Amino acid sequence: METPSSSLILDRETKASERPGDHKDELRLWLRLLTCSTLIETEIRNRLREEFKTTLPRFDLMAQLDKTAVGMTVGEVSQRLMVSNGNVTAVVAGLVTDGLVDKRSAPQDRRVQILTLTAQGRKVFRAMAERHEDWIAELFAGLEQTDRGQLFRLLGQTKTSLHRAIAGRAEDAAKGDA
Amino acid sequence: METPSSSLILDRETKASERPGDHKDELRLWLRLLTCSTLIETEIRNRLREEFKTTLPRFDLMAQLDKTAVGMTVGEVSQRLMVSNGNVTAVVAGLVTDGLVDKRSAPQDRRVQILTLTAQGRKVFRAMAERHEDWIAELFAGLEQTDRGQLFRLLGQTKTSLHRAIAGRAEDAAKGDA
DNA sequence: AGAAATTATTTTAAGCCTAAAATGTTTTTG
DNA sequence: CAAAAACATTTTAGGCTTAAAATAATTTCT
Repeated sequence: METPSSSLILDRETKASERPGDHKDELRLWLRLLTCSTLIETEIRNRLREEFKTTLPRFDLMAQLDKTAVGMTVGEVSQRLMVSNGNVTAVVAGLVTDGLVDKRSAPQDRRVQILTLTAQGRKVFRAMAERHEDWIAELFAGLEQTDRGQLFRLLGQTKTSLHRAIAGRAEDAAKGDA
Repeated sequence: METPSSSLILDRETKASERPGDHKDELRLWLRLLTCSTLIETEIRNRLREEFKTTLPRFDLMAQLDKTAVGMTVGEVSQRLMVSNGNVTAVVAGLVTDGLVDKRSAPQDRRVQILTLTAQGRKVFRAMAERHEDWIAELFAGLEQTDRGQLFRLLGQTKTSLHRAIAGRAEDAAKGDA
Protein backbone atom coordinates (compact mmCIF):
# COMPACT_ATOMS: atom_id res chain seq x y z
CA MET A 1 0.00 0.00 0.00
CA GLU A 2 1.48 3.31 -1.07
CA THR A 3 0.94 6.55 0.74
CA PRO A 4 -1.73 8.44 -1.19
CA SER A 5 -0.23 11.77 -2.17
CA SER A 6 -3.07 14.24 -2.32
CA SER A 7 -6.30 12.63 -3.49
CA LEU A 8 -7.77 10.01 -5.74
CA ILE A 9 -5.40 9.44 -8.63
CA LEU A 10 -5.01 6.44 -10.89
CA ASP A 11 -2.56 3.73 -9.88
CA ARG A 12 -0.33 4.20 -12.85
CA GLU A 13 -0.13 7.94 -12.34
CA THR A 14 0.45 7.54 -8.65
CA LYS A 15 3.38 5.28 -9.31
CA ALA A 16 4.77 7.54 -11.99
CA SER A 17 4.68 10.64 -9.86
CA GLU A 18 6.11 8.98 -6.77
CA ARG A 19 9.37 7.78 -8.21
CA PRO A 20 12.12 8.76 -5.79
CA GLY A 21 13.44 12.21 -6.60
CA ASP A 22 10.63 12.93 -9.01
CA HIS A 23 9.36 16.51 -9.11
CA LYS A 24 7.02 16.49 -12.07
CA ASP A 25 4.26 18.25 -10.13
CA GLU A 26 6.39 21.27 -9.37
CA LEU A 27 7.46 21.31 -13.01
CA ARG A 28 3.84 21.36 -14.18
CA LEU A 29 3.09 24.12 -11.69
CA TRP A 30 5.93 26.22 -13.06
CA LEU A 31 4.90 25.60 -16.66
CA ARG A 32 1.36 26.66 -15.90
CA LEU A 33 2.54 29.78 -14.10
CA LEU A 34 4.74 30.62 -17.07
CA THR A 35 1.90 30.06 -19.52
CA CYS A 36 -0.36 32.49 -17.65
CA SER A 37 2.37 35.05 -17.42
CA THR A 38 3.23 34.76 -21.12
CA LEU A 39 -0.38 34.95 -22.24
CA ILE A 40 -0.95 38.15 -20.30
CA GLU A 41 2.32 39.71 -21.31
CA THR A 42 1.85 38.99 -25.00
CA GLU A 43 -1.67 40.34 -24.97
CA ILE A 44 -0.63 43.53 -23.19
CA ARG A 45 2.26 44.01 -25.59
CA ASN A 46 -0.11 43.68 -28.55
CA ARG A 47 -2.61 46.14 -27.15
CA LEU A 48 0.06 48.69 -26.22
CA ARG A 49 1.41 48.50 -29.73
CA GLU A 50 -1.99 48.68 -31.45
CA GLU A 51 -3.55 51.31 -29.25
CA PHE A 52 -0.57 53.44 -28.20
CA LYS A 53 2.25 52.49 -30.57
CA THR A 54 4.53 51.77 -27.64
CA THR A 55 6.20 48.81 -25.99
CA LEU A 56 5.90 47.07 -22.64
CA PRO A 57 9.41 47.96 -21.43
CA ARG A 58 8.69 51.63 -22.06
CA PHE A 59 5.35 51.40 -20.31
CA ASP A 60 6.87 49.63 -17.31
CA LEU A 61 9.64 52.17 -17.01
CA MET A 62 7.22 55.07 -17.13
CA ALA A 63 5.03 53.31 -14.57
CA GLN A 64 7.91 53.39 -12.11
CA LEU A 65 8.59 57.06 -12.70
CA ASP A 66 4.90 57.88 -12.31
CA LYS A 67 5.03 56.61 -8.74
CA THR A 68 7.34 59.39 -7.60
CA ALA A 69 7.28 63.16 -7.69
CA VAL A 70 11.00 63.67 -7.12
CA GLY A 71 12.34 61.20 -9.69
CA MET A 72 14.29 57.99 -9.45
CA THR A 73 17.84 56.92 -10.15
CA VAL A 74 18.78 54.48 -12.89
CA GLY A 75 19.75 51.91 -10.29
CA GLU A 76 16.49 52.24 -8.43
CA VAL A 77 14.44 51.72 -11.57
CA SER A 78 16.59 48.78 -12.63
CA GLN A 79 16.08 47.13 -9.25
CA ARG A 80 12.32 47.60 -9.21
CA LEU A 81 11.92 46.40 -12.76
CA MET A 82 14.32 43.50 -12.17
CA VAL A 83 16.32 44.29 -15.29
CA SER A 84 19.96 45.26 -15.80
CA ASN A 85 21.28 48.81 -15.48
CA GLY A 86 22.36 48.80 -19.09
CA ASN A 87 18.86 47.97 -20.13
CA VAL A 88 17.43 50.93 -18.25
CA THR A 89 20.03 53.18 -19.83
CA ALA A 90 18.94 52.04 -23.29
CA VAL A 91 15.18 52.28 -22.79
CA VAL A 92 15.53 55.66 -21.09
CA ALA A 93 17.50 56.94 -24.06
CA GLY A 94 14.51 56.30 -26.30
CA LEU A 95 12.08 57.92 -23.90
CA VAL A 96 14.28 60.99 -23.55
CA THR A 97 14.46 61.30 -27.34
CA ASP A 98 10.66 61.20 -27.45
CA GLY A 99 10.39 63.90 -24.79
CA LEU A 100 8.65 61.64 -22.28
CA VAL A 101 11.43 61.38 -19.71
CA ASP A 102 13.92 63.86 -18.35
CA LYS A 103 17.39 62.79 -17.21
CA ARG A 104 19.90 64.87 -15.27
CA SER A 105 22.77 64.13 -12.95
CA ALA A 106 22.18 64.77 -9.26
CA PRO A 107 23.91 67.93 -8.05
CA GLN A 108 25.31 66.36 -4.84
CA ASP A 109 26.56 63.15 -6.46
CA ARG A 110 27.53 63.33 -10.09
CA ARG A 111 27.59 59.55 -10.48
CA VAL A 112 23.82 59.44 -10.11
CA GLN A 113 21.29 60.16 -12.83
CA ILE A 114 17.85 61.35 -11.78
CA LEU A 115 15.01 60.29 -14.05
CA THR A 116 11.62 62.00 -14.07
CA LEU A 117 8.59 61.98 -16.33
CA THR A 118 8.16 65.17 -18.31
CA ALA A 119 4.75 66.84 -18.16
CA GLN A 120 3.95 65.26 -21.49
CA GLY A 121 5.28 61.92 -20.31
CA ARG A 122 3.03 61.97 -17.30
CA LYS A 123 0.01 62.86 -19.39
CA VAL A 124 0.71 60.13 -21.94
CA PHE A 125 1.38 57.55 -19.24
CA ARG A 126 -1.79 58.28 -17.29
CA ALA A 127 -3.90 57.72 -20.40
CA MET A 128 -2.19 54.41 -21.08
CA ALA A 129 -2.36 53.31 -17.46
CA GLU A 130 -6.10 53.71 -17.35
CA ARG A 131 -6.59 51.47 -20.36
CA HIS A 132 -3.99 49.03 -19.08
CA GLU A 133 -5.85 48.62 -15.83
CA ASP A 134 -9.04 47.79 -17.72
CA TRP A 135 -7.25 45.25 -19.90
CA ILE A 136 -5.89 43.41 -16.90
CA ALA A 137 -9.29 43.35 -15.22
CA GLU A 138 -10.80 42.00 -18.43
CA LEU A 139 -8.23 39.21 -18.59
CA PHE A 140 -8.94 38.10 -15.02
CA ALA A 141 -12.71 38.56 -15.34
CA GLY A 142 -13.34 34.81 -15.61
CA LEU A 143 -12.09 34.30 -12.05
CA GLU A 144 -14.36 34.63 -9.01
CA GLN A 145 -13.30 37.37 -6.66
CA THR A 146 -12.62 34.87 -3.87
CA ASP A 147 -10.40 32.87 -6.22
CA ARG A 148 -8.49 36.00 -7.15
CA GLY A 149 -7.93 36.60 -3.45
CA GLN A 150 -6.77 33.03 -2.93
CA LEU A 151 -4.46 33.24 -5.90
CA PHE A 152 -3.00 36.52 -4.66
CA ARG A 153 -2.33 34.97 -1.27
CA LEU A 154 -0.72 31.85 -2.72
CA LEU A 155 1.48 33.87 -5.03
CA GLY A 156 2.60 35.81 -1.97
CA GLN A 157 3.74 32.58 -0.38
CA THR A 158 5.36 31.55 -3.62
CA LYS A 159 7.31 34.80 -3.69
CA THR A 160 8.52 34.12 -0.16
CA SER A 161 9.55 30.60 -1.10
CA LEU A 162 11.42 31.87 -4.16
CA HIS A 163 13.24 34.62 -2.31
CA ARG A 164 14.32 32.18 0.36
CA ALA A 165 15.56 29.59 -2.14
CA ILE A 166 17.42 32.17 -4.20
CA ALA A 167 18.96 33.97 -1.21
CA GLY A 168 19.96 30.63 0.32
CA ARG A 169 21.84 29.66 -2.80
CA ALA A 170 23.57 33.05 -3.01
CA GLU A 171 24.83 32.56 0.56
CA ASP A 172 26.19 29.13 -0.32
CA ALA A 173 28.08 30.62 -3.24
CA ALA A 174 29.51 33.36 -1.01
CA LYS A 175 30.62 30.73 1.51
CA GLY A 176 32.30 28.83 -1.33
CA ASP A 177 34.30 31.93 -2.23
CA ALA A 178 35.77 32.32 1.23
CA MET B 1 5.20 46.88 2.20
CA GLU B 2 2.43 45.06 0.40
CA THR B 3 -1.25 45.97 0.53
CA PRO B 4 -3.44 43.31 2.18
CA SER B 5 -5.57 41.62 -0.40
CA SER B 6 -9.12 40.60 0.31
CA SER B 7 -10.16 40.64 3.95
CA LEU B 8 -9.42 43.11 6.70
CA ILE B 9 -8.48 46.37 5.05
CA LEU B 10 -8.48 49.87 6.45
CA ASP B 11 -11.37 52.20 5.73
CA ARG B 12 -9.35 54.57 3.67
CA GLU B 13 -8.01 51.76 1.51
CA THR B 14 -11.46 50.23 1.15
CA LYS B 15 -12.71 53.50 -0.19
CA ALA B 16 -9.75 53.87 -2.48
CA SER B 17 -10.13 50.41 -3.98
CA GLU B 18 -13.89 50.71 -4.44
CA ARG B 19 -13.91 53.71 -6.72
CA PRO B 20 -16.16 52.98 -9.69
CA GLY B 21 -14.18 51.37 -12.47
CA ASP B 22 -11.20 50.75 -10.25
CA HIS B 23 -9.29 47.52 -10.84
CA LYS B 24 -6.28 47.94 -8.62
CA ASP B 25 -6.67 44.45 -7.14
CA GLU B 26 -6.40 42.73 -10.49
CA LEU B 27 -3.39 44.89 -11.24
CA ARG B 28 -1.68 43.83 -8.03
CA LEU B 29 -2.50 40.23 -8.80
CA TRP B 30 -0.89 40.52 -12.23
CA LEU B 31 2.18 42.26 -10.82
CA ARG B 32 2.64 39.52 -8.26
CA LEU B 33 2.22 36.81 -10.88
CA LEU B 34 4.78 38.55 -13.04
CA THR B 35 7.20 38.89 -10.15
CA CYS B 36 7.06 35.16 -9.42
CA SER B 37 7.48 34.31 -13.06
CA THR B 38 10.43 36.65 -13.47
CA LEU B 39 12.17 35.46 -10.32
CA ILE B 40 12.00 31.84 -11.44
CA GLU B 41 12.96 32.60 -15.00
CA THR B 42 15.97 34.68 -14.04
CA GLU B 43 17.20 32.07 -11.58
CA ILE B 44 16.85 29.25 -14.11
CA ARG B 45 18.64 31.33 -16.74
CA ASN B 46 21.51 31.92 -14.34
CA ARG B 47 21.84 28.28 -13.39
CA LEU B 48 21.65 27.07 -16.99
CA ARG B 49 24.42 29.48 -17.89
CA GLU B 50 26.62 28.66 -14.91
CA GLU B 51 26.14 24.92 -14.89
CA PHE B 52 25.62 24.12 -18.58
CA LYS B 53 26.77 27.20 -20.48
CA THR B 54 23.47 27.37 -22.30
CA THR B 55 20.39 29.58 -22.45
CA LEU B 56 16.73 29.17 -21.55
CA PRO B 57 15.43 29.48 -25.13
CA ARG B 58 17.73 26.67 -26.19
CA PHE B 59 16.70 24.54 -23.26
CA ASP B 60 13.00 25.13 -23.93
CA LEU B 61 13.35 24.27 -27.58
CA MET B 62 15.19 21.05 -26.81
CA ALA B 63 12.55 20.20 -24.20
CA GLN B 64 9.89 20.25 -26.91
CA LEU B 65 11.91 18.04 -29.21
CA ASP B 66 12.62 15.61 -26.39
CA LYS B 67 8.89 14.95 -26.10
CA THR B 68 8.68 13.31 -29.50
CA ALA B 69 10.46 10.44 -31.24
CA VAL B 70 9.51 11.44 -34.79
CA GLY B 71 10.42 15.13 -34.63
CA MET B 72 8.43 18.31 -34.82
CA THR B 73 7.93 21.03 -37.41
CA VAL B 74 9.09 24.60 -36.91
CA GLY B 75 5.48 25.74 -36.70
CA GLU B 76 4.58 23.17 -34.09
CA VAL B 77 7.49 24.17 -31.87
CA SER B 78 6.71 27.85 -32.31
CA GLN B 79 3.11 27.26 -31.27
CA ARG B 80 3.98 25.22 -28.20
CA LEU B 81 6.63 27.66 -27.09
CA MET B 82 4.37 30.62 -27.87
CA VAL B 83 7.11 32.40 -29.79
CA SER B 84 7.34 33.54 -33.42
CA ASN B 85 8.39 31.28 -36.27
CA GLY B 86 11.36 33.44 -37.01
CA ASN B 87 12.52 33.03 -33.46
CA VAL B 88 12.45 29.24 -33.73
CA THR B 89 14.36 29.45 -36.99
CA ALA B 90 17.08 31.49 -35.31
CA VAL B 91 17.45 29.41 -32.15
CA VAL B 92 17.39 26.17 -34.15
CA ALA B 93 20.22 27.49 -36.33
CA GLY B 94 22.44 27.71 -33.27
CA LEU B 95 21.50 24.26 -32.04
CA VAL B 96 22.15 22.74 -35.47
CA THR B 97 25.57 24.38 -35.55
CA ASP B 98 26.33 22.83 -32.18
CA GLY B 99 25.22 19.39 -33.37
CA LEU B 100 22.36 19.14 -30.90
CA VAL B 101 19.47 19.35 -33.35
CA ASP B 102 18.92 17.93 -36.80
CA LYS B 103 16.80 19.74 -39.40
CA ARG B 104 15.56 18.32 -42.70
CA SER B 105 12.67 19.07 -45.01
CA ALA B 106 9.82 16.56 -44.98
CA PRO B 107 9.84 14.32 -48.07
CA GLN B 108 6.07 14.61 -48.72
CA ASP B 109 5.87 18.37 -48.21
CA ARG B 110 8.98 20.33 -48.91
CA ARG B 111 7.66 23.46 -47.21
CA VAL B 112 7.92 21.73 -43.87
CA GLN B 113 11.10 21.37 -41.81
CA ILE B 114 11.31 18.43 -39.42
CA LEU B 115 13.37 19.07 -36.29
CA THR B 116 14.76 16.28 -34.13
CA LEU B 117 17.29 16.02 -31.34
CA THR B 118 20.52 14.35 -32.37
CA ALA B 119 21.74 11.49 -30.17
CA GLN B 120 24.12 13.94 -28.52
CA GLY B 121 21.36 16.50 -28.20
CA ARG B 122 19.15 14.03 -26.41
CA LYS B 123 21.92 13.02 -24.06
CA VAL B 124 22.83 16.62 -23.24
CA PHE B 125 19.21 17.57 -22.75
CA ARG B 126 18.39 14.70 -20.42
CA ALA B 127 21.25 15.67 -18.14
CA MET B 128 20.09 19.27 -18.03
CA ALA B 129 16.43 18.32 -17.56
CA GLU B 130 17.20 16.32 -14.46
CA ARG B 131 18.96 19.23 -12.81
CA HIS B 132 16.28 21.63 -14.01
CA GLU B 133 13.58 19.57 -12.35
CA ASP B 134 15.45 19.70 -9.06
CA TRP B 135 15.93 23.46 -9.30
CA ILE B 136 12.23 24.03 -9.80
CA ALA B 137 11.35 21.76 -6.88
CA GLU B 138 13.84 23.66 -4.75
CA LEU B 139 12.29 26.99 -5.67
CA PHE B 140 8.79 25.84 -4.70
CA ALA B 141 9.96 23.98 -1.60
CA GLY B 142 8.67 26.69 0.75
CA LEU B 143 5.09 25.95 -0.30
CA GLU B 144 2.96 23.28 1.39
CA GLN B 145 1.91 20.53 -0.96
CA THR B 146 -1.75 21.38 -0.54
CA ASP B 147 -0.97 24.99 -1.42
CA ARG B 148 0.87 23.90 -4.53
CA GLY B 149 -2.22 21.93 -5.52
CA GLN B 150 -4.46 24.92 -4.86
CA LEU B 151 -2.18 27.18 -6.84
CA PHE B 152 -2.10 24.74 -9.74
CA ARG B 153 -5.89 24.60 -9.78
CA LEU B 154 -6.29 28.38 -9.62
CA LEU B 155 -3.77 28.91 -12.40
CA GLY B 156 -5.81 26.48 -14.47
CA GLN B 157 -8.84 28.69 -14.03
CA THR B 158 -6.74 31.73 -14.78
CA LYS B 159 -5.62 30.15 -18.04
CA THR B 160 -9.23 29.52 -18.98
CA SER B 161 -10.14 33.10 -18.16
CA LEU B 162 -7.24 34.42 -20.23
CA HIS B 163 -7.99 32.25 -23.24
CA ARG B 164 -11.60 33.32 -23.18
CA ALA B 165 -10.78 37.02 -22.90
CA ILE B 166 -8.16 36.85 -25.64
CA ALA B 167 -10.27 34.77 -28.02
CA GLY B 168 -13.28 37.02 -27.39
CA ARG B 169 -11.31 40.06 -28.39
CA ALA B 170 -9.93 38.35 -31.52
CA GLU B 171 -13.50 37.59 -32.59
CA ASP B 172 -14.47 41.22 -32.13
CA ALA B 173 -11.58 42.26 -34.32
CA ALA B 174 -12.61 39.76 -37.00
CA LYS B 175 -16.17 41.08 -36.88
CA GLY B 176 -14.80 44.59 -37.33
CA ASP B 177 -13.01 43.51 -40.50
CA ALA B 178 -16.18 42.22 -42.20
C1' DA C 1 -4.04 22.74 -66.42
C1' DG C 2 -3.15 27.45 -64.78
C1' DA C 3 -4.23 31.25 -61.66
C1' DA C 4 -5.14 32.41 -57.12
C1' DA C 5 -5.13 31.44 -52.43
C1' DT C 6 -3.08 29.20 -48.64
C1' DT C 7 0.55 27.39 -45.93
C1' DA C 8 5.37 26.92 -43.85
C1' DT C 9 9.39 28.93 -43.26
C1' DT C 10 13.02 32.42 -43.66
C1' DT C 11 14.73 37.03 -43.89
C1' DT C 12 14.96 41.73 -42.40
C1' DA C 13 14.94 45.63 -39.50
C1' DA C 14 14.50 47.21 -35.14
C1' DG C 15 14.25 46.93 -30.29
C1' DC C 16 15.07 44.37 -25.85
C1' DC C 17 18.16 42.20 -22.68
C1' DT C 18 22.21 40.49 -20.40
C1' DA C 19 27.03 39.88 -18.53
C1' DA C 20 31.24 41.78 -18.39
C1' DA C 21 34.38 45.45 -19.12
C1' DA C 22 35.08 50.34 -19.06
C1' DT C 23 34.38 55.10 -17.31
C1' DG C 24 33.90 58.56 -14.17
C1' DT C 25 32.84 59.78 -9.28
C1' DT C 26 32.88 59.42 -4.38
C1' DT C 27 34.31 57.25 -0.13
C1' DT C 28 37.41 54.74 2.63
C1' DT C 29 41.84 53.62 4.29
C1' DG C 30 46.67 53.49 5.16
C1' DC D 1 46.62 63.38 1.34
C1' DA D 2 47.03 59.71 -2.04
C1' DA D 3 45.99 55.03 -3.19
C1' DA D 4 42.59 51.73 -3.06
C1' DA D 5 38.00 50.36 -2.79
C1' DA D 6 33.31 51.05 -3.68
C1' DC D 7 29.67 52.85 -6.40
C1' DA D 8 26.55 54.35 -10.39
C1' DT D 9 26.17 54.31 -14.86
C1' DT D 10 27.44 53.45 -19.69
C1' DT D 11 29.44 50.82 -23.31
C1' DT D 12 30.20 46.61 -25.78
C1' DA D 13 29.38 42.27 -27.79
C1' DG D 14 26.28 38.86 -28.46
C1' DG D 15 21.93 36.48 -28.19
C1' DC D 16 16.69 36.76 -28.15
C1' DT D 17 12.42 38.45 -29.95
C1' DT D 18 9.02 40.35 -32.80
C1' DA D 19 6.21 42.08 -36.88
C1' DA D 20 6.16 42.43 -41.44
C1' DA D 21 7.86 41.38 -45.94
C1' DA D 22 9.78 37.90 -48.86
C1' DT D 23 10.35 33.18 -50.55
C1' DA D 24 9.00 28.74 -51.70
C1' DA D 25 5.78 24.91 -51.96
C1' DT D 26 1.18 23.03 -51.99
C1' DT D 27 -3.74 23.20 -52.51
C1' DT D 28 -7.95 25.04 -54.29
C1' DC D 29 -10.76 26.85 -57.74
C1' DT D 30 -12.31 27.69 -62.28
